[in-house]
Amino acid sequence: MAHENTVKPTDAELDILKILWKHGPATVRQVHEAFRPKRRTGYTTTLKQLQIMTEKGLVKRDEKERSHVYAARSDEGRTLRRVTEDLLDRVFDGSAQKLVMHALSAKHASREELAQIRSLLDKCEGDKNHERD
Amino acid sequence: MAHENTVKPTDAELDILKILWKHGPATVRQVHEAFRPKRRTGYTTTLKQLQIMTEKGLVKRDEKERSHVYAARSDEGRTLRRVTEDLLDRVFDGSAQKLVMHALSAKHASREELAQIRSLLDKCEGDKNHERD
DNA sequence: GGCGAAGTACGAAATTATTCGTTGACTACT
DNA sequence: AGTAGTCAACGAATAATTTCGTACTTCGCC
Repeated sequence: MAHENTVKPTDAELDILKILWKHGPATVRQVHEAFRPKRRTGYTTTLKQLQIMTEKGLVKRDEKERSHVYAARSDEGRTLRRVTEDLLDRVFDGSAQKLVMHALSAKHASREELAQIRSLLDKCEGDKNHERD
Repeated sequence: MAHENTVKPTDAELDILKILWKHGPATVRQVHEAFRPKRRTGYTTTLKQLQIMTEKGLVKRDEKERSHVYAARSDEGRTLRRVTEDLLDRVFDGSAQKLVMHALSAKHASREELAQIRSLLDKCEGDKNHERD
């Protein structure tokens, strides 16, 4: 059930997804340990969170072992894109330029990052050139 | 009271702030009318929202007239920067490059926008050149 | 077989955000 | 003075999210 592709993860859910993306499939305990530094919540909180996320279709659960193993079900790239898209629409009236502007003013990127962003732009323009009709 | 500079506005609050930034100081009725298209909530909802925002320090209230006039208290640029910064830290580990990447993939910018982003980058590099020590 | 450690399930409290109903005050017009 | 309209205040219902306590199960070990 539940359409993992249309659900927008909450803050806590996103934290967990990030752990799963980085770490790969993990038990509740492993996720919870990875949480330690950031949150100081109890074990059952993490468990419950993962159970809810399973219902929502955000993660899938392997119950073969006694300690269930959870894995992100949503693709990282697509999910982050959706989160970004949400901010874009909700805050910046859909203008990528405004968002980029504020992103750069919020965190001053290094020279290397700026260069990488430039090549992203090159790639975008390249794509545009293919859009001839 | 309340430190308007550290409070992160909620979704509904941001909607209202956007109206106030665009429109300038406004009465509850005016804000509510501006809302119409987007939300179909009652008048008192908007009123309550503005009252809460006053407590939080997000807006200030002029009570001289019977119809109180509300104005954004937080600077638009700074607030949007903070919202962006939050996403940046919470989701993209502080990497502006990642955010820009996903922003561009979420919404394909027009050629003009891409050009404008380029000149933003130029400006950033220019600033970097001033950072010599 | 009994015990403790580690696990899941589940309900419910606590928190936060959003929405609305009602009341009482002031205004304008008759 | 009476009435209809507009408004602020306030408390409370609703909803969504996050957190935790408790009960029951399973495993390994003595």
